[in-house]
Amino acid sequence: MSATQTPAAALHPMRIVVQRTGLTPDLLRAWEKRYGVLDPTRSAGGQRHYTDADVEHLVLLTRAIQGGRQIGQIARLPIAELQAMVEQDEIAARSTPLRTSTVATENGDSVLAAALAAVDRFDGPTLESTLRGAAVRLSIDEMLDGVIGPLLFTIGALWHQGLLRPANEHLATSIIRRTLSWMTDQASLSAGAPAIVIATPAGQSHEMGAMLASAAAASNGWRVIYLGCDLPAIEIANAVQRTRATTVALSIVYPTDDDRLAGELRELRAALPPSVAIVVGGSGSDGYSPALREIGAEVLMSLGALRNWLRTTPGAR
Amino acid sequence: MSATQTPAAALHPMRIVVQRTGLTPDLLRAWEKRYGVLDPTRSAGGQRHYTDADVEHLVLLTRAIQGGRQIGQIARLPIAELQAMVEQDEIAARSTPLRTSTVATENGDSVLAAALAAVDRFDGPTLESTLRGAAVRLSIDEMLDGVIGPLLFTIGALWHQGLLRPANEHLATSIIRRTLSWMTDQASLSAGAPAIVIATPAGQSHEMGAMLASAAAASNGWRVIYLGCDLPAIEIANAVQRTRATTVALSIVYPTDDDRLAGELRELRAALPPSVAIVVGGSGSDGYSPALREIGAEVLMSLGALRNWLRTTPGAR
DNA sequence: AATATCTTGACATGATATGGACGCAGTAGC
DNA sequence: GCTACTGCGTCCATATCATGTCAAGATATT
Repeated sequence: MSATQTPAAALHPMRIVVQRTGLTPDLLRAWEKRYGVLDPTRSAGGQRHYTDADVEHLVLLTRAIQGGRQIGQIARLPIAELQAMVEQDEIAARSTPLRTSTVATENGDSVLAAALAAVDRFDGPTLESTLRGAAVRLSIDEMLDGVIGPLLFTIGALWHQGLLRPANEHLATSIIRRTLSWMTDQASLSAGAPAIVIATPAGQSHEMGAMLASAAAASNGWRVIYLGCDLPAIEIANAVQRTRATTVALSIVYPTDDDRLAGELRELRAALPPSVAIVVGGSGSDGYSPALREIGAEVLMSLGALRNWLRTTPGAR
Repeated sequence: MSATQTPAAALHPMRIVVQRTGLTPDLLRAWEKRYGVLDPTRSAGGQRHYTDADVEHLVLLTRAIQGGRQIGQIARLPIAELQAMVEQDEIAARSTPLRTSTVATENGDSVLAAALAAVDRFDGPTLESTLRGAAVRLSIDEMLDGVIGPLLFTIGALWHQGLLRPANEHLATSIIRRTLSWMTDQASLSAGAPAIVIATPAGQSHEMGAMLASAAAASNGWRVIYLGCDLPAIEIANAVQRTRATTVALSIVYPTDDDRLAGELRELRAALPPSVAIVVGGSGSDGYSPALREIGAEVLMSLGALRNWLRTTPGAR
């Protein structure tokens, strides 16, 4: 958007990009070589240096692919078009449940279509039973990636375009929230499970990302302490101390330019033992890169990236 | 959908077309080969790439076929003609709700027997496919009067007599619910369709009657906003306002002597514009005659009565 | 020295393509 | 009423494609 004032925009080596996007190094290189995706600057020795914009671009590409596109077809699209296309796709793909024939394909798509239809109809009970039924049949990961995530995306997109009334959106949100917290509860935890505190920092009131993260963390064997949204740093630190959590996960979506947030982040870092890791995700995290770097937070731009992190981090402090 | 024709040229691979049209890859190829339907560009390797327009074209074709056309006859029609034809067909189809074509070989009775057997065997998939298959062959009205209604009645009776386990009843109910909501969806609606809000008032948790009513209303060309069961008057009024519905339909079954219900009814009446009609059905409505009279509700004690009312009431306020 | 990353080439897998056969429903002819 | 024909959706076997992943050896970074 605006020209970044930092003359030397932060450059990231491969490992950071991998961590944030959840893609593999091999894949990144294959895309670059075969389809010309990105052309990162190189160090003197030939190692790739990516920008934040590159990371965003990659996240966008993965969303497009998730929607059924082929990398070969979208690799060279300009960002703006890609962005528009992804949004279009996420609406079009779902708002076409007119089809008849399919009887009962038990994959996530049918659930998704049924759920969206229920949202559209204002049909809370059906939405809830649809989601719960699916949650029993599908794994948590399938559920998050194939149903809840796309559902939230689509609802958000429809709402943005005025194709969905606020009331529909509220109905859906409250039911999805209940379902997610139920799913999180379902994941039983082993005795020595590491604990993670999940919340949304003060000023941030979108809690869906945090709830998705909670379910993902629970399904990966973590003990989740979910604090909800709009939490002051002090409260978060407090919860960490009481629960002896080894990690704090924050979701940042909107607003993307809250001056207080950087302060909150620093305060949180100061109040926590150094051994406690901070991971941050959400589409709004870009806006706070300096502060995030300063406090040593891991930035994870997708659920897949979060899962990787959760799996590769024992969490023992 | 929207006519936003983004110049973005990204093309769709087969799988997206399949997803959005509900056709099979084989069918798509067969149409192309036999009738020259579409001539998608190919990738270097020979794979088909479809445009957005192609997808729309296919959707049109499927609608035409749904309306009884043969693919061989319509394959080469220009889009404009196809569009006009489909609209004509769909109008004609809607104005002829009376069954003519379908042979009565498949009467409701055999379906009913098969469905009951499936319930007894605890065979959910069979029950579902039986009902869906029947729903395709039979008119909605035949389906409601000849299959779903009797099925519910019989299940209720068996359950009352202890001849059916609660689990069977639950299984059947959930599948019937799905089928009904699916049937309601199937009924496509014209632009100026009057809207009807259907729900069960607070305290009433039996929603089957309301779902039956929904399907009936949808098949009679109404736009149905189905709110589910146990809804406070405020919520119902709210939905009416948001959706600009002209009518509210309530189903009252059990309990038959809830003191709060009369209050709810009065509250609903007060919260609605006088132009919004209230119709009430269900075996439990007897118990609340005074309140119903007071609020000027139409009491309709059968699906047939509801249908008549829906047909004779233009719903224009 | 220990990792991390690079390049190249190969490999595995699921999605598609193709031509042809099959089967069912409706229709025409006997 | 029976049979053959026609239209059309579906299925199969096999080949090719698109793309993610892996292996090996070389170089860079810390």
